[in-house]
Amino acid sequence: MERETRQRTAIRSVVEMSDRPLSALEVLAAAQAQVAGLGIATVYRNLKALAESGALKVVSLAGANPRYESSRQGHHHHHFMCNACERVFDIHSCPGSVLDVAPKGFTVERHELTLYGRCKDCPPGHTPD
Amino acid sequence: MERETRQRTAIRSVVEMSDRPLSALEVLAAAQAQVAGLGIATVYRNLKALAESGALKVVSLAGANPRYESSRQGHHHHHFMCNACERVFDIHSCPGSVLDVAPKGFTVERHELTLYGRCKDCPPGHTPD
DNA sequence: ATTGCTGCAAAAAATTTGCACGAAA
DNA sequence: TTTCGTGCAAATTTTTTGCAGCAAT
Repeated sequence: MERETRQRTAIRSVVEMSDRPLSALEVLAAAQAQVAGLGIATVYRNLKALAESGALKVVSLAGANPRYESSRQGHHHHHFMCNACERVFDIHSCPGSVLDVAPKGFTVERHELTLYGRCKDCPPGHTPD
Repeated sequence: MERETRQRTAIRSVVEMSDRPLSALEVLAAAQAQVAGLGIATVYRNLKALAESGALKVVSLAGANPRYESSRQGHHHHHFMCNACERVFDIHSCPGSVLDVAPKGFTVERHELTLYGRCKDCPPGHTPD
């Protein structure tokens, strides 16, 4: 990752500017506003490279595609996914050590907590299939 | 799901007999011991049908393919995935209500907690890429 | 004998990779 | 000018679906 291309700059800024973790397709859509013709492969390549460089973090979720967020969201936190609009939001609280209770003989290295429900923009109702 | 076929019986029993949630491929491998020539499509079709009938439950995990477990594992619980052998185990404890803390305006319908680390059979060491 | 179920192969969906060309440095 | 990075298309991976034949009832 040596050159500062227009597409890389766009992709990085989209993630940095967002107030919530974005999926690859969300990044593509937003970045295309700055770089017309941007391809999805370039988005994936850069998201991976930026993640490896530490510039951003991969948010893996149970039952959903990964999202990407600025690594400036430094502290430990978890996520909320809306069952209606599929958007993911940060939750800036963590129950903490209570979570690391595993059976004897098991070593816990990290944990992921995902809440599912309705975000503030989506009225309650049935969950789309 | 009206007929009791050999493949359906095998798939159901493999999941019922297991002491931990299994992936589709783990189910395929185990069920092929009983039904040679069993196809992966049949495994997926039956896992889905059995899940819809309530006979088994889908365990979705952050950063891993879904696993399937007997719905007789009735009570609320969470999971542990080994970073070395990729096997998933049940954790029969849940921090509970502490987890349902979401931002104002958000409604939590359920949550998923996944612990990652080393299971009792895998010696500590580097995580395979 | 019906027709649901299965195996196989093709289709989908998400992500990765090969390649020739364009653009940073 | 050099060669990294991009766009496009083809390849992967995981799961789903179409179809003709087989088997459960």
